[in-house]
Amino acid sequence: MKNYSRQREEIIKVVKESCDHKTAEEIYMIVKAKDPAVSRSTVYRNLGLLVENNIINKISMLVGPDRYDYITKPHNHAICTKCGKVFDFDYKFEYEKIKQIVIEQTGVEISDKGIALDGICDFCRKNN
Amino acid sequence: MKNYSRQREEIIKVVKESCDHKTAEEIYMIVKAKDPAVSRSTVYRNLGLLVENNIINKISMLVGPDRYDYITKPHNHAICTKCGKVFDFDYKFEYEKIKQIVIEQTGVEISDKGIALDGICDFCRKNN
DNA sequence: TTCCATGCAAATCGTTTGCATAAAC
DNA sequence: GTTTATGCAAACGATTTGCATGGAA
Repeated sequence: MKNYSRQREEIIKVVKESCDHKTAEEIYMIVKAKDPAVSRSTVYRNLGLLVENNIINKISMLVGPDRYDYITKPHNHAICTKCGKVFDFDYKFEYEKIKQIVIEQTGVEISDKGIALDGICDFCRKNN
Repeated sequence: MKNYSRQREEIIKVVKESCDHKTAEEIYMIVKAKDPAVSRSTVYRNLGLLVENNIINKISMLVGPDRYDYITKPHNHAICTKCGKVFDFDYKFEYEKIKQIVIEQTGVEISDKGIALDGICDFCRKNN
């Protein structure tokens, strides 16, 4: 991420200000509303860059497109596998202990981006 | 899943017997080796059905295609975001407590399929 | 003999890439 | 002036779908 660009600035702003967890397409539509000339590839390219630079997180979904999340502090996600909504929750996992156990058992050094759990949200449980 | 089919039987067998966590394409290739007439769509259709019926798990990846996992008992995954390998690990999360907290905070009723963590595996840490 | 599952090919979805132009430094 | 980012359109990988046929109950 060497050079500044107006488009990137706006993309960051959209992710930062959205309390839900938007898809690339949603972010594209919002940015496009302000600046009709932006292209989808600019959005995808910048989201990729921002993930690489640990400015935003990418959340991979069991169903549907990936979603993005501005990084403030590590937090956890509860993901509805019906509608795809992502909810934040607070819980103090025994992080250091888990990290230790995982690397011993698997060799994988886990990142501290929080933990994601899948389930069904309130709305989808009721309306289905 | 109403009617039996030879193809589905074989697909289940492949997922069941693979200790790693295969992609749909890998499963397709293995099944195809035994039965050259199977089509890719049959593999995808059956994997979908098997997930719906809680016979196998689908694992969504930060990068690359989804992977599948035969359900024996709940267990956790450590996923390498470089190479895409999925490793199993054992750790007794305080499951009931977490479930309670998540539903209170988010309304999401989480499934008991275990927890997935992202990180970088031993091999990728060394060779990169 | 009525469904359900299959194989095939085409369609779709989400994302990435090549290339010429435009903006940053 | 030299890079780096953009916009566009085409390519791409992974997955889904429509439809005619074959197999299961």
